[in-house]
Amino acid sequence: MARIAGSIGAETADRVREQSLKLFAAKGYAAVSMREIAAAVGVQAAALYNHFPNKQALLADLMLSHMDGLLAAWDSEAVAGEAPAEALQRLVRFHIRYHAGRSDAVFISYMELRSLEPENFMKVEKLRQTYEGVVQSILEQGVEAGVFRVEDTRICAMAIIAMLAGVNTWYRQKGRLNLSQIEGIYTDMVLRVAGAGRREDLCSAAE
Amino acid sequence: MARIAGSIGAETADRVREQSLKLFAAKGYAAVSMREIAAAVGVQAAALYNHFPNKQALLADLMLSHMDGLLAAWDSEAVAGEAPAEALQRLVRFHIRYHAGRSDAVFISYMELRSLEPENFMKVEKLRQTYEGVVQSILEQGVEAGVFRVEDTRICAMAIIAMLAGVNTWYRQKGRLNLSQIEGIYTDMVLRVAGAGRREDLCSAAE
DNA sequence: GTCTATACTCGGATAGAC
DNA sequence: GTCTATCCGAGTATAGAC
Repeated sequence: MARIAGSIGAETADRVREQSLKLFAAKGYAAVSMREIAAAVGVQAAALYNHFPNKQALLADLMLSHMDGLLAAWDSEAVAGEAPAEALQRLVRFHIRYHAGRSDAVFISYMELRSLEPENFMKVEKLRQTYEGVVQSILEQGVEAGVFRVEDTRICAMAIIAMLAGVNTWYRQKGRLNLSQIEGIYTDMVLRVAGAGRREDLCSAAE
Repeated sequence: MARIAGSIGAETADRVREQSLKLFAAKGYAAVSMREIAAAVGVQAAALYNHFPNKQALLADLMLSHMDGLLAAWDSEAVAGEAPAEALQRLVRFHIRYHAGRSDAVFISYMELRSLEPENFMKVEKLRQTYEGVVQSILEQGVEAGVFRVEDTRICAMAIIAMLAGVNTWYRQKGRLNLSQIEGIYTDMVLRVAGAGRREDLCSAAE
């Protein structure tokens, strides 16, 4: 049970990821100093450089591993050949559920793109567009199948992702609504944006 | 036509607002230095302090005057007693049109809340909630009148604002779509989220 | 791997001349 | 109102001991 000093519990690199994720999400990348991250981890600032070459690489690591994880998780969640309405619903529920325990990473990936240097930006942007493409392609399939009515699938995909990302600006675990309620509300809203859903869900009020 | 040196064209204070708005929107408040703003304006950094007591006050000024302007503009745009569906449509068109020439300010007001010190945050947050309340109250009126179907007006209001704010992340003047096209697409999407609209708009695909 | 110490740069902000 | 010069703290990052 004896441990080498400095390696108690999680590996330091992981604790650095964990703490910097929190801090970047709360204050923004540029507003967080390496000293601050180090203090949160419980080491000196210089020790961070044993694990990451610099601050920028730390941000890039966080964003890339988040996007990788998101896409990998969706890959194993997606059901090939599923009807578009179900696929969209599955995606929204997946997205909200997946990001529930990762709100900081989602927030950063959405907000800190501009803090990335060109090289890292391109890498992350490619993954981000892949995810956007997942949404867009579901919308396209729905339009082709005649079950969605979407004027512009690309814009609609971005609007949906923006809507979902916005949850982070107000969601708190002890808030008025629990996660499954939020999940339900957003599923409905997204289906509406896509012009799908049972008639009575969408139109009874207007009749 | 002779002018005192340093007062050519717009007042310096306004030029400072203008340039810092651009820079804050592009790079984030924390990532922009006073020297950078000064260089963009064409003065020395120290000169900025003739117009604003410090960097934080500059940000607060930008955000407060934006929110004030937004609310004032909506006040003179809103039509008392208008039907909820028309009011919501008017709001979306107003919002998109208003923010078209002010995308930087909208972006900052949405993204830099966390950069405000507590005192300034409260002031801005109050105005922000007022605007959120405008959307929410239109939704509530629509629900009461039976023309909207919204599960949770507060969340729906936030989702709508997030959707509209998201436009800034991709809208470019020379992009694929012009502003009136975007306006139309978003008006439709927002009406759908609110569960409103003519039946054929919402439901023909599902019939 | 982590520490202390430090190099070096850049940040916000101020003083005082013009 | 703007300038030059400067203060001082904080930033990232490195060197070298342990």
